[in-house]
Amino acid sequence: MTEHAKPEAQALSERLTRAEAECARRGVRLTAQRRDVLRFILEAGEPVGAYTLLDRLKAETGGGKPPTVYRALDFLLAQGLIHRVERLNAFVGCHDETTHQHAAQFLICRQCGRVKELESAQVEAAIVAAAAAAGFAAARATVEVDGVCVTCAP
Amino acid sequence: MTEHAKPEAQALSERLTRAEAECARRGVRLTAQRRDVLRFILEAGEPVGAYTLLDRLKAETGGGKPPTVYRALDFLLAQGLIHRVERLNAFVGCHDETTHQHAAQFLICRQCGRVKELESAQVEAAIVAAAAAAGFAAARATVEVDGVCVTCAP
DNA sequence: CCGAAGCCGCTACGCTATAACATAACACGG
DNA sequence: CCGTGTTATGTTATAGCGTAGCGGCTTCGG
Repeated sequence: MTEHAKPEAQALSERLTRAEAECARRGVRLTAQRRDVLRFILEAGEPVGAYTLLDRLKAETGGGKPPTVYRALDFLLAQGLIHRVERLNAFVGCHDETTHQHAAQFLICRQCGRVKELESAQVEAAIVAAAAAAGFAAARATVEVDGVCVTCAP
Repeated sequence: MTEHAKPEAQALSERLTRAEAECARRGVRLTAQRRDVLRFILEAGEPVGAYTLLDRLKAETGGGKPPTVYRALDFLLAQGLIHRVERLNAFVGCHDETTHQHAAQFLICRQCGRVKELESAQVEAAIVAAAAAAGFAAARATVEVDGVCVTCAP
């Protein structure tokens, strides 16, 4: 195996390193446990439920109870390192680790179940504008689109 | 009390009547149970959880188990008579009973908890366009915005 | 060193949702 | 009318998701 034989693993450790750097820059602690949970999520490459993460944690470190995972998830969400997919009660890595709290936009294929993160500035602008028109100060918005992806299309 | 003394009650029964008419037009059955659940949701005027609805149903009709409520909710969702607020695991009446399946857009105030339904064509258009650009055929989109409403703003 | 703040472990519980199977009501053609 | 397929409901049990609350430990700044 060359160093290029595992592009995914490389991307993974790169992302973990970036996350660490970001946390250091912000003065918050990406502890071993939080880092583990983040790694599980990134490794999965798809939305993962909290209890699946808990199983991984138990398998790897022996310990862990529901609050363990949820606390790590809360931290990662607050740092914008992951997103929550409400429709699935599941969590995915965020593509842009450096933007503390950007809007989450997901395309969820109803056939293959794959989830793709979108980052449309137009969508975000439209939402903020519409909210403002209704006298509402938008902080965070989540967009989840149900449909069929190009791979599954007939 | 005049007939104008209860504008909410009037609006309520009007909306129920409209819902009945729509179901009749579509050839689907708004049974007593489904109608009850819809009525409870409209009466509440805010997002209601499934088990709260179940309690109401028990109080009013005596019977009811979780599946009873969830089946009614599935029906009402499929008919576009209600929306699900994913963030809250709760259900609200839809403002536009006649459009079978339009995008759901909500503004959720983090202070008072009130939920306001938005119907911005711009937002919907932006989402559909962004999805299409990613090779995704959007069917239904849900937008949930966290923020502060004009009433709670300082 | 010490106090405050943040992090972790644990027990226990509550809320949300569905699987699976049985029964009853209805719709419609024969 | 009567059978037959379909749709709606009842019922039990269980899976899955999330949090409250307490106590102990580490870390860090003073």
